[in-house]
Amino acid sequence: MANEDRQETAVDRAHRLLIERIVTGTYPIGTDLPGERTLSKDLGVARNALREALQRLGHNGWLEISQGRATRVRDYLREGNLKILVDLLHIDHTQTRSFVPHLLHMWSLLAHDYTAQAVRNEPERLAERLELYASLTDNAEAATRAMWQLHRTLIDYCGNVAYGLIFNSFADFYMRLAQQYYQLPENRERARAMWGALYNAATEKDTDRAAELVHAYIRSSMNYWINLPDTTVNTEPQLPDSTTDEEDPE
Amino acid sequence: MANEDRQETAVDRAHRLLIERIVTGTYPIGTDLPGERTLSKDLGVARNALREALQRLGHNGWLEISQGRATRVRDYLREGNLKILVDLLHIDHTQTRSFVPHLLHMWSLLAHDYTAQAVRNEPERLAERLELYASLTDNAEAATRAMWQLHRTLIDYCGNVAYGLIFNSFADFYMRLAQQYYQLPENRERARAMWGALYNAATEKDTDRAAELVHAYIRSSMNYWINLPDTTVNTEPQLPDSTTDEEDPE
DNA sequence: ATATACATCTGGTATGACCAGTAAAGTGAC
DNA sequence: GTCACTTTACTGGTCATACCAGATGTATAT
Repeated sequence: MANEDRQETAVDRAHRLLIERIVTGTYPIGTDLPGERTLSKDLGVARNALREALQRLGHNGWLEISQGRATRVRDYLREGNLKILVDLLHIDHTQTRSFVPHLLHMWSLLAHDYTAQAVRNEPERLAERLELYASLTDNAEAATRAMWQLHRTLIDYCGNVAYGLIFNSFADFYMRLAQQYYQLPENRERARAMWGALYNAATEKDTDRAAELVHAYIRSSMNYWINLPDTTVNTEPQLPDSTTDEEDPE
Repeated sequence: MANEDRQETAVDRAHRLLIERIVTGTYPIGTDLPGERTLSKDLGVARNALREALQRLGHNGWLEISQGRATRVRDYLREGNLKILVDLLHIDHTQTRSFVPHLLHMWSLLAHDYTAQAVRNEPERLAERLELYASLTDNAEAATRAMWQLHRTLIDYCGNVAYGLIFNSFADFYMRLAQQYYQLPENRERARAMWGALYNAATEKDTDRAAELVHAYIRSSMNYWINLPDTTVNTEPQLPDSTTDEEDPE
């Protein structure tokens, strides 16, 4: 969500290091962190900056902070919120990959719903938008952005803000995955096929078929990740994060 | 579920005030916040404490913070993540209530899925658990906690951590709503009926029926909130026609 | 008119002193 | 000994201040 291009700030550094140390077991779940004065020296930042990082972590369920007691590492995967997962994905740890099928599974459910509602609410505007997708440049980046824009549009038209907020949480993660996924021409071809079919469904106002199309597409993409050999996911830089629309692909 | 009892700290205060001022229009979306030195005096906290609050807000998509430039209020409902919504609900603003149907709708979808998976994975343990629900005390708090525990269990057995993290995000919010919802004996009665039916479905390993039961229960509870007298229960989402980003020159 | 340098905004970092809870160590009375 | 109280030494919470660093507008020199 934030711009990753900037130089890493001291706060970011402390934030990253703390998560890494928690995940890798230096500070296991349930144990106490060192005191802030010690920890700040250890991480090479001022106590001030450390505290700003601690506040971010504490606010999102990584840590249990209270005056007088030592700061404790929480059972984040059980007690934390969704931001935990996003923070984890940013670190790009090994277990990241194991989340992918789960996330795609959940996404397929949500997408089914917001697609149906979007087609019900705004079939014409949606079709109008999809018309542009026929003339897209055939490369990974264009496909990635286009698919992102499509879901962004569907969510806008569906009217349930919660979907957008969840979707945004995974923005960076999606960009990473999709960038890799659409390297394969066959995957781009399947995307185009889906767009075409979705266009037809939208023009015919067939909400159920549209929803099923998007749902099936996401589900089928799961296979790519499940069958992937154990190489690390491409962590190369993503597109600039702007979530703004009006990115009409030329 | 969280500790709200503690005295409000300076950082919490700044955090709360900033959100309030943002949602009430003192600092509208797209505008710049006052400088940290000014703002800290204004909020009655040290710049240091203010920055800790700003970091929490920035990290979750409320603000766009970067060195050299003024801190800007982001279009949080469009660009923020799920934590935004949770922060909003904590303030308990008017629009909070309008989110309820949307959230329940989404919840019903997810619950349908994790219930099915839970019954598929652990029908016996689930049934065993549900057996205890027959002898529950008949009051709001017991029902609230029991229903929470049920979903917690279902999510544990389903094996998709993402569900748990999303669920946790809304823990406090759920507690507030459920506590009110289960004040009505008829609502508690419906809960018990659901538990009984779910127990039967679990013992018979009927995943589809179990999933449908939980789904239907949540969906029906939406009516309570929609028909509630009070103000803004306007469930119909009004999208602000976001063809262009807001650009309000004054 | 253009380009450079500067002044001055903004946030980012570091330091040290002090306040405020918590809990364990110490100390007294019984 | 055991219990209760006090002290002490932690922990995080707050504040003030000086300074660093990036961004930007504005003078100034060419």
